[in-house]
Amino acid sequence: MGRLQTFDNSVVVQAARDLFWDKGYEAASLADLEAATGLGRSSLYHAFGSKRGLFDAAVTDYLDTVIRPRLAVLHEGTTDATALLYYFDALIRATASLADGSPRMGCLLVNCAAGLAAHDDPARALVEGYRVELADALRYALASASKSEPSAAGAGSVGLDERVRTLSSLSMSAMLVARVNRDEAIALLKTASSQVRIWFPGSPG
Amino acid sequence: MGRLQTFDNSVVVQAARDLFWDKGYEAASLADLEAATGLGRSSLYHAFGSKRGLFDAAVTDYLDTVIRPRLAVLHEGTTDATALLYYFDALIRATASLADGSPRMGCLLVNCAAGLAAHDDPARALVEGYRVELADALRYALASASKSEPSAAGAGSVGLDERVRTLSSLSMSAMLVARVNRDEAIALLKTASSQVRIWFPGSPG
DNA sequence: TATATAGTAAAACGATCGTTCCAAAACTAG
DNA sequence: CTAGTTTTGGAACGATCGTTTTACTATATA
Repeated sequence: MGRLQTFDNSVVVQAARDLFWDKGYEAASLADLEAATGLGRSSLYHAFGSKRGLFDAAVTDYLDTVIRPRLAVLHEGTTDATALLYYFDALIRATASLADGSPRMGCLLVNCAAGLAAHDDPARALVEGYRVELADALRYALASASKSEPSAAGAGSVGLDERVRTLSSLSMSAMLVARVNRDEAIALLKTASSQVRIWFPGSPG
Repeated sequence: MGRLQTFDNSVVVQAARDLFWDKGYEAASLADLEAATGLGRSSLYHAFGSKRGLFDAAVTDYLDTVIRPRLAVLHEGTTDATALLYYFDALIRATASLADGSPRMGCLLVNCAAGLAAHDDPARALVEGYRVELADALRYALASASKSEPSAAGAGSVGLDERVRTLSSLSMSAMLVARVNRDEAIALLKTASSQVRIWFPGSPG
């Protein structure tokens, strides 16, 4: 063994993650990454192999520390719409409380969908995986809430898959719009919330 | 007077537009633009001043030849939901009929929202303008359809603004998802269509 | 303490970026 | 046909890109 690393990997990855989140993969230069992490490129390349390697680590961290904790509440086994309402409320509060020029506006992977994923297959798979994970979590929570309110599935009303798509859509477009008009992003999330309350009128709040 | 331009400006702009549409502003290089338009960079700079100038011309063309013709059907004064259904059907057919690697997948401005618009104020204004134009057109068509079906505005149902946001959201996220999963993008648009039919059960089709 | 090993700093690399410049070619107007 | 003006081809510019190399420092092991 020789000299030991003087920095904490996860701290560096999170600094890089916020930079990618803010500027996107291509626009975040090595010089930017050096400044954001406080490391020289020697250290970055030694630890992560390439810019793409660092980006992959950043995305993994993003999923583990940002996305999945959010989606976890949808899997808590409530039999009403509480979980759904809680999910959108958390998203609203997160969006509303962010400083105006915060790097953490919107969603790292939504930004990827329009950028990298256009011509990079691994990135496309990443984004599609995220989309499926979001849809599955919403579907689970919607199905759970429907059990206690079977009337909601009656004729003339919208089906489960379409509810999933409506809420997925509102979530994703809110993340997209957040970079351009924060108030409208919040309004989109509130629309999701009130749609849930209309589908499940017996729900609290 | 001296030598005359040998190329048609609008043909060149549309070639550039498709390239920007496909790869985004930053990833489309001058070399790419030369190849796509068939012009040397002298001619491009002489005619458009800069890469950004060419991009602005491309966006203007995009709005005039792609977006506004689509939105126009929403302003045709029907008193039922026909216009809305026609709008989403056209979007579905356009998305479904595109070749697999077509450069015209998704929406040029939706891609901008996640890329350029993050830190470029003029681009942000462009994207926000597009969003407002889409929302206004949907609002007009929804209000028109509601006149012949006032029951749709009854208590316990979703309000006009929330309907606008739901349909805007499905449109935008379909354009976003189109670059990653075309079938799901179509499913999102079909969800919009069937949501319209549920809100306005008296509509044809 | 000597040695092997691993981390760090800084410079340099070739490639590519958007832009500019210059001169030759092409055409209109007189 | 000439003079004058504009377009075009192509080389060159400086800046910046991600990556690699080189040399040096620090430290765990023996």
